[in-house]
Amino acid sequence: MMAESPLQDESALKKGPWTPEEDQKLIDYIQKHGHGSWRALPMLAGLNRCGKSCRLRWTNYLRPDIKRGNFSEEEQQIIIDFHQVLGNKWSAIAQHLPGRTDNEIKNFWNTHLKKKLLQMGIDPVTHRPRTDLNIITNLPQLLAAAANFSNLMNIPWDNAIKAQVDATKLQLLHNILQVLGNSPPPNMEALSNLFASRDHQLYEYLRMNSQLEGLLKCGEDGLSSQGVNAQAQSNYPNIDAPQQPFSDHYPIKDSKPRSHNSDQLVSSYGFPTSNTLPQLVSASPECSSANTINPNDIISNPSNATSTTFEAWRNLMDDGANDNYWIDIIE
DNA sequence: AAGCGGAACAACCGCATCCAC
DNA sequence: GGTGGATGCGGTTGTTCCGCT
Repeated sequence: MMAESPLQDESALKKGPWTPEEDQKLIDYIQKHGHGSWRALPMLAGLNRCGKSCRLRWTNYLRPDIKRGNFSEEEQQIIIDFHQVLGNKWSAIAQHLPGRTDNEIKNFWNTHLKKKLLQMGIDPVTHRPRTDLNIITNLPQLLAAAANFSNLMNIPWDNAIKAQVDATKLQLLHNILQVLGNSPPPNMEALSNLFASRDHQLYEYLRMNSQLEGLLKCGEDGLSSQGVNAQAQSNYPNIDAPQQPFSDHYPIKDSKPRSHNSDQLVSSYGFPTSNTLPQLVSASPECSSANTINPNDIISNPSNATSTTFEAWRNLMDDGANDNYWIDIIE
């Protein structure tokens, strides 16, 4: 590729922060003549900068229609929603935020929104509940943490729920279920240790998910296995249940085998991976790119972008009524 | 008050893409 | 269709600011 060949000695060109004098020169020139050729502009404007530097300074800072100040909640939501569809296409996202530059949005994403999503247990790359490939090798630790969680549940439910059921714990349980359904055979010793304990609430929670049901059939450990209460199952909080399935909007390439009778995914254990849970997703951009999404579908109607895991989770976190979910499950 | 570390943001760099010739 | 210049874009770096010890 061609580098921007300088009209003058490149080493003599100034770099670094712009001075107010330089800014004024650039503003004055563009107001009088327009920017024209960026390459020729510095010499014409009397600036000892490269054209690229001038362009960036103008588009990211000096342009009169630049909007300054904090991002509003609405703007933040727009960024998140479009990022989910467009990925790191900052300029494309910026088109939906008048007055905001791609650079500003990119910086805001990297310094604020990314952390915000991570804290909520959302993978900022995939916009799905965070999973970590290390989770498989760390299963014993994960289960130990889960056991600890279930011990917490032995205190009165209403208090326990309000105090303890937060995104982290949801994520913990969610990760377990994903591991059970998608990974190679889990550490059965750790599982049996967990279930041999008196942590029946956690056990029941897990058992209500069909993945564990299948697992228990595979590795019968002598624990009593009561019939699944259908009503309780229907009350199970579908932490990945958009109003419309994500894949309905955006077909997702999937190499997993499917059952003959339906589109229901079949796990490596031969039992259905619960349709209440998303597939295990990698945090890597490479894997996320396997999702085939047509941005046009959503650009025309950004609200569609919220029919997603993120929204389901956000609603779960935000809605105080969700405590009832947990009370229902546990009771 | 000084030092330190992290957060925030402006600016740079290199590659990709567009477009005129 | 090939070539080279101009511009756009996204990742990364460097600097400044600010809060904490």
